[in-house]
Amino acid sequence: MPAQDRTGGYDRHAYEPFAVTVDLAVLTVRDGVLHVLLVERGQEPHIGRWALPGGFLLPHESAETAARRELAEETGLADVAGPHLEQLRTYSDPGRDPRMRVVSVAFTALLPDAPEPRGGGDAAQARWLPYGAPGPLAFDHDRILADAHDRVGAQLEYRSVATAFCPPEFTLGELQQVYETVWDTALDRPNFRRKVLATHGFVEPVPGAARLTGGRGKPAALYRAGTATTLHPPLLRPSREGRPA
Amino acid sequence: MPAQDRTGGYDRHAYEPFAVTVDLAVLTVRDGVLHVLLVERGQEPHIGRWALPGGFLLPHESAETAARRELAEETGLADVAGPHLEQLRTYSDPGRDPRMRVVSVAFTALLPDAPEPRGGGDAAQARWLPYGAPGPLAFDHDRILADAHDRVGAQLEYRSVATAFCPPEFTLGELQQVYETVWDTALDRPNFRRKVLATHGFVEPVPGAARLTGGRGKPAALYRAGTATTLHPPLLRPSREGRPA
DNA sequence: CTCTTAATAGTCACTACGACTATAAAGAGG
DNA sequence: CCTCTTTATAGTCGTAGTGACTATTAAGAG
Repeated sequence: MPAQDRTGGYDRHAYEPFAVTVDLAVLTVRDGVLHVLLVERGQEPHIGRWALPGGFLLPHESAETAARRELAEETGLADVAGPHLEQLRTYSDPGRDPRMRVVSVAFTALLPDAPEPRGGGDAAQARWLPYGAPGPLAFDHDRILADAHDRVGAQLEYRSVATAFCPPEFTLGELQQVYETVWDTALDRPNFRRKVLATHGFVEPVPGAARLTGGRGKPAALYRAGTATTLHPPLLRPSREGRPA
Repeated sequence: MPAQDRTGGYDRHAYEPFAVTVDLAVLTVRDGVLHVLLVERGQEPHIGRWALPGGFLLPHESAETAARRELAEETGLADVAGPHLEQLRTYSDPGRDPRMRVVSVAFTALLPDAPEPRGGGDAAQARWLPYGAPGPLAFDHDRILADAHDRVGAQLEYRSVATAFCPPEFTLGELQQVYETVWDTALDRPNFRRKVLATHGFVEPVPGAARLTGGRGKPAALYRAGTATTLHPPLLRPSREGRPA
C-alpha cells in the first residue's frame, strides 16, 4: 500500500501501518469479590503470565464488533443479547508489545455472576480470577485493568451500570453488594435503599415476587433494571472529604 | 510484514495492518460562544468541507504524542506547557473513510480564549468556527465533535476542567460563562459563586487583584485554578427533572 | 448626579443525606 | 415451640447543599 500525502483534515503525513487489537476487561461480582476474565499466555513474551482476553481486528470489523466477537469466543455465552460493553480507551505506547507496533482499543464488559467460561474452540482457556490476585499481568494489562476498575467505579455514581452486574431480577441487597465490591466500601443499607428507590428509573419492582437470599433472613423484594441510564440524583461514593485531588 | 498466529492473550488471529490517525476536537469559548478549531479540506473526498485537525501517527509515536504534535503544528502555540488534552474515544467503523481502512483515536483539547491559529507551515490553515455553524463536517467528524461536546459538558459537573478554558487568572464571571456556554443554560450568579467557592480546591483567590470586566460594573476579584481535579461536591447541571433517560 | 451594569452578600424554604433506631419476617438450634 | 440470629424494610433527626430570591456595593456612561 503506497504512502499517501493528503491535505486538509487528518491526512497530512505519509502513514505507517499498525496492528490493531482489542483488549477486554471483563468484570463480574462473585460472592462479594470482583472477578476478572483472564487467559494464560502460552507463548513468549510473558509466557505463563495472565493476560486480558482480546485479539486482532478482522479486516471489515469495527473495534466494537471485534470486542463482541472476542467476548463470545472467550466465554461462549455472550452471544445472547450481549452484555454491557463499553469502550474504555486506546493504548498506543510504542513498546507496549516488544515484538511490534500494536495499537489496542480496550473495552470494559460487565457480566452477571460468573458463568464459568467454556473456551469457544480456542487453545487458551479463559478463567475468572479475583481482581488483583494473579500477580502482574502481561504487557500493559495491569494498567488497562486498573483504568477499567477506575472507570466502572466512577460510573456507578452517575450511571445505572450496576444492574449490568446483576441477573435480570435482583434484590436491593445484591445491587448494594455490587457497589460495595467495586468501591471496596461498606454502605449503610437503609440509606442505600432510600437513594436507589428515590432515583427515578434506576430500578422497578417486580410485583409480588420475593427471593430468599440463601435461606436466612426476611425474603427480599425483587427488582428489574429501570429505563434510566443516568442517575438523578447521582449515588455518590461516601466520604471523599479530606481527599482534595 | 507476515501475518502471525499467536495464542494466549490478544494474539490469536492473523492480523491486518491499519492506518492509525488522531483527530482533535479543540474547543474554546470566545465571547460566550463555543468555538471549534477546524481545517478546510483541499482534496477529495469531502473537498471544501470542514474537518477536525489531525493526522497519522508517526512510527514511534503514541497517540497522545501525535495529538500534541498535531495540535502544535495546527495552532502554532500549543508547545508551551501544553493545553488540557484528553483521549475521547477511538472510531474504527469500516467505511468511515471511503478510501481505506483508518482507525482514528480522537482527543479533546480545551484552550483559553481563541488565539487565532497561525498555520505551522502546512497548506491547510486552521480556523476557529462557532460550534455547529459550518454545516456537516467531513467523514464522521460531526459525531466525534458531538461526542466531545457531550463529554466536556459532563466533565464540567465533576471535574475542574472549566479552568482549562480560562486564562491563568480569571474572574468567577468568566468561569460561569464557560459553564453557560458549554451547557447552553443560564445560571444564577450568586448561587454559582457560592458553589464554586464551597468546592475545595477548585479555585484560589489572587490576593488583592481585580479586573475590570470590560469597563462596566463593579470590578471582579481574580482567581487561579486550584489543585483539585475532581469537584466535591459536584457542580451539577440544573433541572434534569422530567428527563428520565 | 443619576442610571446602568456587574459583583458580591445574604435569606429562606426545601431536598438530600449520613447516622441512627425500630420493626418485620424468615431459618437455626435447642 | 421458643428464642436467637439474620436480613429486609420503615422511620427519625440534624445537617449540608441548593434553587429562587432580595439587597448592597462599586465601577463607567450620560
